[in-house]
Amino acid sequence: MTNLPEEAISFRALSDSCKTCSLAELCLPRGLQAEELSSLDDLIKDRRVIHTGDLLFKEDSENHYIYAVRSGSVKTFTLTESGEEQVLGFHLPGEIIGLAGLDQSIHNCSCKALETSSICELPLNELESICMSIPSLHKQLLKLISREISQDHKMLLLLARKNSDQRVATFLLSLSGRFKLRGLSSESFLLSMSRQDIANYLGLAVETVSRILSKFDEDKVVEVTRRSIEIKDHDRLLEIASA
Amino acid sequence: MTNLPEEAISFRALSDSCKTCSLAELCLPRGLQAEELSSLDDLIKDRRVIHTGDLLFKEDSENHYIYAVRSGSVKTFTLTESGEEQVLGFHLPGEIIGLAGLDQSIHNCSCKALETSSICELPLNELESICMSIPSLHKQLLKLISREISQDHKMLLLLARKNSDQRVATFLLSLSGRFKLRGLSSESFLLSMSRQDIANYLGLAVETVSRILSKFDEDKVVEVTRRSIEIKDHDRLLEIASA
DNA sequence: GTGTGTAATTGACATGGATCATCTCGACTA
DNA sequence: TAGTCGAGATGATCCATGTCAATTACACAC
Repeated sequence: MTNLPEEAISFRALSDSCKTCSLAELCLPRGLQAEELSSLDDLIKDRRVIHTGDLLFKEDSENHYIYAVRSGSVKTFTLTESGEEQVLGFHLPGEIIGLAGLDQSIHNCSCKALETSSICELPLNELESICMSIPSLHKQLLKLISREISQDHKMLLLLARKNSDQRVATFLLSLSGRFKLRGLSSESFLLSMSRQDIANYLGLAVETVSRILSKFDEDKVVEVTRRSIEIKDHDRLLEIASA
Repeated sequence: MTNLPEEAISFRALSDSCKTCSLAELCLPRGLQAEELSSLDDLIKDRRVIHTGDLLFKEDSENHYIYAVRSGSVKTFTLTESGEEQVLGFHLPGEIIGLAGLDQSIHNCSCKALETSSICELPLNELESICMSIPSLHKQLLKLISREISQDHKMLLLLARKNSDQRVATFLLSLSGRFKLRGLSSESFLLSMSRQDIANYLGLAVETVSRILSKFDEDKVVEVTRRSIEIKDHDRLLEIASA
């Protein structure tokens, strides 16, 4: 169930708060040694709670932190020339936001809470100095960035080549996989984002998303009740996503 | 014309080869001091010439370098589940490839020459040790990565929200701007990539790209003669791209 | 010069999604 | 219990773009 590498460090060295923080469990610490981790733990002292619709940070504002979703969920987005929102991604517990801004410049997107969420903040200047003393942390950060870019590439592929059925199926599978990683149910979960956000993210009209979810429901592939999702036929969903 | 910041270092400290290398002029050195640059220059000793259709590197292969296009041009791409190509980007002289792989893992895309091209290779392990001694280089790399991610986000926006006219106009303007940055003509240039590649990159059918270029030509916005492009009405093109 | 192959263009037609309009449902309020 | 409001679902229609087919233009070989 948990996905930690065999050389995973012991978490006893961590403070209680960090023990339960999904960031500590799933993200940065992989491959780090226990004593390195405790200095990381010292670093992550700022935690914030934000509510539905609150901005965590705003595009073009100065960037002083890296953020980790502790609980809840957020979306990142930019604005088009005409001021409409373009959703760039959704972030679930254990996922990190702001890696693109590791150079301490300005945020290249905005971030808004989809529900009440708890967020860990890592001050960039301190992170930098810790990286000096913990080379593996530095490499870990690069790996996370690398993964983020790969993720964007998958999204480019989705938008450039997939039809609407494939897009929605891929989206549901992505959520499913990420919940599974966190030890949560991969077959039954709640969507924290509106149909509007999903449609925007997938480059579709809201009506199209709605219709496709209804169709999946009729076809007994996914049971959809408002924002509750239950994947009934995982294999079929995989077929739809790639076929 | 040239776009260097005022604090730009002198290039006299550089070897001849690096002086003429667009990488040295436009990419890494910004913000570096002259003496730091000469150690960077020592690093970039490997240069390769590749010909149309040659692979520079292959997805999933091990990643030992960062690459800079010295002359010519390349495309990066991944394969879909069904084995079709998805073009992720085109890279012109002075542009860097492989930043996503700074963690020395495996390539997350393939890279192929669109014409005979000269490529500088920077060994990652050596780059890493130089970064230790030159903090500003490290920051510069992070900035380049950050820019790459922003670029991907622009592309997501294009694919999710723009119609075919806007996509093609945006594409031409992007090339134009990048040529200008390099001191080349921004209004008159040759396309090194096929219509097929453009269409694939923009998420359109080849026929659509062809028709739109013909329309731009008829409307006297851009003069198109096979692969030669001459922008006649830059402002109009800007309008089309964003309208 | 002539032939051959590939890239690009152009036309005719089909269709997947967008758009517009209306209706339903559930949450919240009073 | 009714009333209001916003999210979501559903139906009817339209159109931008994809698909298929045919033609043209150029590059290269002989």
